[in-house]
Amino acid sequence: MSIVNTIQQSVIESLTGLFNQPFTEKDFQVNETKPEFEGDYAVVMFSLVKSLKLSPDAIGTQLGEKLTADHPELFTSFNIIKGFLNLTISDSYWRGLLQQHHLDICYGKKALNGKKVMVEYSSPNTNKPLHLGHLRNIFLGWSVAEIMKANGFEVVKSCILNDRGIHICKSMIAWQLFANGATPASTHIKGDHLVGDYYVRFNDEYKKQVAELMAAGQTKEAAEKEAPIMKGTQQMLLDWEEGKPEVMELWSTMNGWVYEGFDTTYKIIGADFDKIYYESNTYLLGKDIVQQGLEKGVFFKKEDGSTWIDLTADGLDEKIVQRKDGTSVYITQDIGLALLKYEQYKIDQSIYVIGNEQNYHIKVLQLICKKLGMPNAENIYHLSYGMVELTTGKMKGREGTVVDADDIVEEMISTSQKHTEELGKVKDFNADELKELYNTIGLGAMKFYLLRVDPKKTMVFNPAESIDFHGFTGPFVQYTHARIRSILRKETVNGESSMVNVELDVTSTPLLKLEKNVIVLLEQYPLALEQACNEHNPSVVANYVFNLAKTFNSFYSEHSIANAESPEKKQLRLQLAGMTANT
RNA sequence: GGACCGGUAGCUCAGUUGGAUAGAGCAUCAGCCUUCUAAGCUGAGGGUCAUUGGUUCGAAUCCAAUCCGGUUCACCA
Repeated sequence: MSIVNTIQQSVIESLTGLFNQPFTEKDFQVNETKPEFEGDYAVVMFSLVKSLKLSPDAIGTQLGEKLTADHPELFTSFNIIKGFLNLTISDSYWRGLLQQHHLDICYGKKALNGKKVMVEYSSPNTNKPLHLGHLRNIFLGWSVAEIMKANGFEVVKSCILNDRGIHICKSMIAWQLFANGATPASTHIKGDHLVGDYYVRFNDEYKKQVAELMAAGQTKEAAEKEAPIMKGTQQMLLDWEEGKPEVMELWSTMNGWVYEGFDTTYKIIGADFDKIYYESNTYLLGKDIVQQGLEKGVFFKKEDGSTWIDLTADGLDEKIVQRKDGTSVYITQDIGLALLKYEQYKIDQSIYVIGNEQNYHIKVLQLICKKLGMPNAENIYHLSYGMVELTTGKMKGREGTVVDADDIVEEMISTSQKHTEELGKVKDFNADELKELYNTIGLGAMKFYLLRVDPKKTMVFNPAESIDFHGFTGPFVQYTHARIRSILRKETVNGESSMVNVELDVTSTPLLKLEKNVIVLLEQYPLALEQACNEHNPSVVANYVFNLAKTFNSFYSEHSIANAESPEKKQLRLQLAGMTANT
């Protein structure tokens, strides 16, 4: 039972004893006492005033006296300020709680609840490398998946690769025309970047050809249609759809390069997937569904033969689900994939991590699924997130203002290395440990930076600021839930408990203050996880982590300066900083 | 124009089911290094919580209206 629950129960007991009527935890509120007042937790009296017909202070005095009398092991004193009953918790109770958390192997984790969730995230195109926006997507998706896991869900992390279509053909044709057979191996360029370079090359060439045709007297519209490279691209798409061998071979070769590049990036940033869907396999899905929908009367055909759904009754528009030539559109594929996911995994909830520019699209998707009577329609959840903008404005591919994911990752890691080396406190680390340390700090800072903002909000990325490691937070951002547990678990690993060391060492007030702050934060941790799980919002956990880091940091910087450091304390400090002590 | 989302310190953002004098980091200013964490600490300044009205013991938080900003409303994906 958490400390707040314990206090609630005691208050209910005491109130019942005092006033001879039943109470529930909803009749009053227990908050943390603000630091400027004396006490640890505050019971808010106002809500009791009406039913008891007494002044807040009168209730507070009676309640405070009864609580301290009935539970001397829990409450040592109380005071009343403006209707708030502040209670001071005994030191021994704090220590007991810390010990209890410390001994709980499953701290912060819930038992399996038998429910299965799929989280689809990242979902890139295979014609260019990942950028900063993908990183926000990936960190959100991955974190939500891990938070769901900690809350007892079985989680399938999935990804749909948009590996076909006209945009893929663009980089293919540019490669054919200009690459002279260049490969990642021959150029030492990461595969996704190499392919991305030819996508850029396509656009340059296309622009050039359009300009030439316009100079020759064509209208802009005609020039855009007639440009040879565009015609070639369209032909290539047709060839691909027919399965022409040399096109298929080029396609799979180039996609292979991209996948290799993506995998490298995913590995560095710690993203992983349980199931990969390929659009080239799924884009034909949904055709049967269109037929069924027509029979059910959910869809209707227009004179030209295209198939539509009328959503005006739901406040939306008419939406096409199949072209007049019988090919399926984006939304049709998505309906098919939604059903496929359900049939393959029997998932209870399907989470889509997709940017907020697709809010309308997902709304339509869900509505169509519902109208078709699909079993999973209600359980589609769109984890919508805002764009990442730069201080100079929006990221625009054509203007070259896109922040490349690999670049920023590398920059964060090398900055963390630079800072750490300047401080020269890693003499005992071997090469592998150093590498891990720099990665942890650099990536931790970046993850925190991108996750601390409410997902649905547009956020601004300031390179200087993120590299500043957000003040002191950098070294501590690795306090993800898993990390906190492993820190608390050091006992079983090393045979000696860091937290027990603290406890045995406690003689001074600052240490006790640290303990209280840590316990309060640890107490909030499962709640933060649960809230983050319910709202699919990892920023809750990120902010929790931030507070915990701050607590640790302010304490250890203060005391490492003021006091000589014992070997035990050094060990503990290093553990808390997430570093491996080599002593 | 319709739909959805946002507006909190100079900047970037927090702010639990409505609770005490609205917080943090960065930036600014004033202090703190005879080096075992200055990636830091102590302190200060900085706010009409977009505006107005409502709900009540009590509103940044809930409701309504208005203003400003963003996204979206394709036989693109």
